[in-house]
Amino acid sequence: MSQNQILQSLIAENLVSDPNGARGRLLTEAARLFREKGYERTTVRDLAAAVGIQSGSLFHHFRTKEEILKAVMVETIRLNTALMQAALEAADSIRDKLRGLVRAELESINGQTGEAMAVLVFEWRSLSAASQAEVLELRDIYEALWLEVLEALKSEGALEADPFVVRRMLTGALSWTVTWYNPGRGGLTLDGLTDQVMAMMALKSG
Amino acid sequence: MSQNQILQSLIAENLVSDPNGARGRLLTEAARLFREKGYERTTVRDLAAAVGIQSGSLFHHFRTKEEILKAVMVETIRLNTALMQAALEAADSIRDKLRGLVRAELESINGQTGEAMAVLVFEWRSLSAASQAEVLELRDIYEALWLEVLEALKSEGALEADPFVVRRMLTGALSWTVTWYNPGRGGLTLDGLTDQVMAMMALKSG
Amino acid sequence: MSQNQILQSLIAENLVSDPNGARGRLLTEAARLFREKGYERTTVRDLAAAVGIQSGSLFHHFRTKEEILKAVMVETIRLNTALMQAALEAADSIRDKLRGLVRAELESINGQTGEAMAVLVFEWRSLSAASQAEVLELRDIYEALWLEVLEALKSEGALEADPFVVRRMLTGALSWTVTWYNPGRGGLTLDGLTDQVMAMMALKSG
Amino acid sequence: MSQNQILQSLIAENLVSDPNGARGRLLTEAARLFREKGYERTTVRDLAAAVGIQSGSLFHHFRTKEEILKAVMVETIRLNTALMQAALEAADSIRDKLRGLVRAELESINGQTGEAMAVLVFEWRSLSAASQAEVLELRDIYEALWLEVLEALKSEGALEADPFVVRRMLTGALSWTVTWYNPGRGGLTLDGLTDQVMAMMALKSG
DNA sequence: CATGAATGAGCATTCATTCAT
DNA sequence: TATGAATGAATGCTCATTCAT
Repeated sequence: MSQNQILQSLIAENLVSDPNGARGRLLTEAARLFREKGYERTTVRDLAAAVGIQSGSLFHHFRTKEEILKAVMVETIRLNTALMQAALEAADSIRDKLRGLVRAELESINGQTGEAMAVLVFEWRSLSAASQAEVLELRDIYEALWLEVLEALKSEGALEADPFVVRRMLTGALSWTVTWYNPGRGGLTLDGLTDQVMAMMALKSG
Repeated sequence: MSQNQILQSLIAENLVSDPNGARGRLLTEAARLFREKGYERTTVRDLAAAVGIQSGSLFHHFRTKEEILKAVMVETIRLNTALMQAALEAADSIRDKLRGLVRAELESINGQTGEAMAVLVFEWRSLSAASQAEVLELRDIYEALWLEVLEALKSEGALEADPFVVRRMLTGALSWTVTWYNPGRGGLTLDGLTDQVMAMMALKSG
Repeated sequence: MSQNQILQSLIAENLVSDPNGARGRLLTEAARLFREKGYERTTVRDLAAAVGIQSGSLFHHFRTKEEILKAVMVETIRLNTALMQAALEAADSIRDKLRGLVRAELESINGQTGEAMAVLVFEWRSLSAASQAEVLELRDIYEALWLEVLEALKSEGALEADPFVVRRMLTGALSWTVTWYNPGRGGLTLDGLTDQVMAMMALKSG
Repeated sequence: MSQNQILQSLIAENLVSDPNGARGRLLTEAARLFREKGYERTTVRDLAAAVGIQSGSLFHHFRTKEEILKAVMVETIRLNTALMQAALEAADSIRDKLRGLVRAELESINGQTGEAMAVLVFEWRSLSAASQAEVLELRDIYEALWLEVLEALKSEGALEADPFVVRRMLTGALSWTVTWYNPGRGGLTLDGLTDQVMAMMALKSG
């Protein structure tokens, strides 16, 4: 299944919003603004203006501003979990599965959903405790995919460090690329960056 | 020189505030609150209450709330730069120098200055452009220490990946420990965590 | 055209606010309060209370408190310029034109717009430099009406002193009436006061 | 008696402060600042800085900020009353007495005490009701000098208008010179300006 | 007398949210 | 659904005044 097919099926199941619909466009703009200015510094007027409506009208789509933040996070995790699962299915060896996960996470961070992923990291504290719990449940599914692969790798003897620790190191390292990696400029492609990560871990896919 | 001696000499040079003085105590509490609630959600009334003064009195020490954020960042970088330089001087081999830097950064992130380090990462956008420029100058000095060591390591053939990319990966990975590593609980000590990082890079100090 | 017709046409052209509308009522109350207590001592809460809304709601009509001050001044000058032009058109001789101007200015100072005129004089320094420049442009039009008449009077030989100086003396003398003249009490009507001014200048209209 | 002799005798009687003493210098600076920025916009820190002390130290000289405003006004009226009396004594004819008063008031407004005189007019509302009453008593003495002369002039037939009204017109006209008259620039001297005022009233001193 | 840190009430302004139209 | 005026609590900041040193 292509990335687009995955997106379409999630839309069909009503798990993520159609990016062309009113709700989807708002979430896209919200991710952009939350990342650019931060959740607190983004006003509902900013959000409304970004999609060409009045601020009062926002509240027909979302009950509160925080609900918008939660929706950005939830839909992003849902989409990326599905993309990761597809990446795993497409790979044969364990090393290739790890490479697939790294590649998919780098793409989620630096591609279309990059802004939403950055929001997930940097605006976490702006989410109420109740919403955090909801989002964490979804995150657990996502994280389980990583741990399975890393544990298999350790069993194979290809990984020396603790899988749990490695995953957390990778989370930090990969998230951080958003602050410096620019897919447009410079010679480094996403595949090249993936190679660097594997090399750093002495895990060249060969 | 011990860590405490380094701190004392920075205080003497007026480069960081005495943690026992009024200003220093405010910065400590500010770092804690900014990390806990975020800069925007922390009010000047919160800050004042945390050190037992009235909100108006804050403005005898700092002209604006943002100046407090800047001071938290500036003093933290100054202190950690000095600690890194000491760690480098204490190490002999290049591998040990890298280990020293990793160890020092993990300590800065998970020890006394941990809250301030987290603020440096997570509240960066709340700093005005002018203040960002000032802080970036100090960051450059700090980062240069890392790049020198990583480049030396690459010359030695002990490092395959690009030093610049590796430093950025490490920045993300080490910063992220603040979200999951707990020096008190669990069996993992800071030295153990340092070992894990070195192992992940296939760089055991031996 | 009656005074009321002039006002109506300015409202229609959107040059002054309808005194019965929300904005107009606020400006009327603002003029009263600014004159009574001064601009600085008048809080936005005072202004809001005077028209029966909450202080936050003020900022739907005006972006800043200063914008209210500017609007009071601008609308007053616009109205009085129009009234002066009408007074000039209604008079035949040059002496009668001067009498018309004096009468109109006394009326603007001691009548309906009296409070706003006093604000124009006494709160001038509270206006930002940028707003002052805007208001001064309008004032120039207004002042040109006076100078034309005074210069014509000098050409006729009916005025000995310098028109420019005379206008400034009159500005001060007439503005000052607001501090002592009370149209209700005492026998002095506005026409009587106008006579006194003309008499003082040895310019009886006969 | 020269102007300076009058000042010296007032200082000796403790009715005005020595301009070279600490209190006198503060009042001079206060008059300047109050006129420049307005009473409300002038902070006690501004006042203290202007005379090179700390803001807390001001309160050893004056109990409140308002007391400074009152002192500026009171001392100015005292001085100018004395100067007016001297001007009256020096003149022979009633016309010359009026000329003396006009000349003296123009000098008070545009000379050394100009700033304080402007404060008297433009900051009146910032004075508490209690202080206003005190200052008004002094003003009455001052105003009585004018009314005597104007009434004598009317008895002589040299003045047609009501003395009370004329005095008020003159108050406004002369006060207003502070906004436009510049003794340094332009050809108009204070004597020339006095002539203009007398001419405007058809009261040339001859 | 002078200092300067501290006070605490007050200020203009912001902003998520509501609701009559 | 959409509007936009209104709300009202909250915010960062100011400033005259106090007082221990």
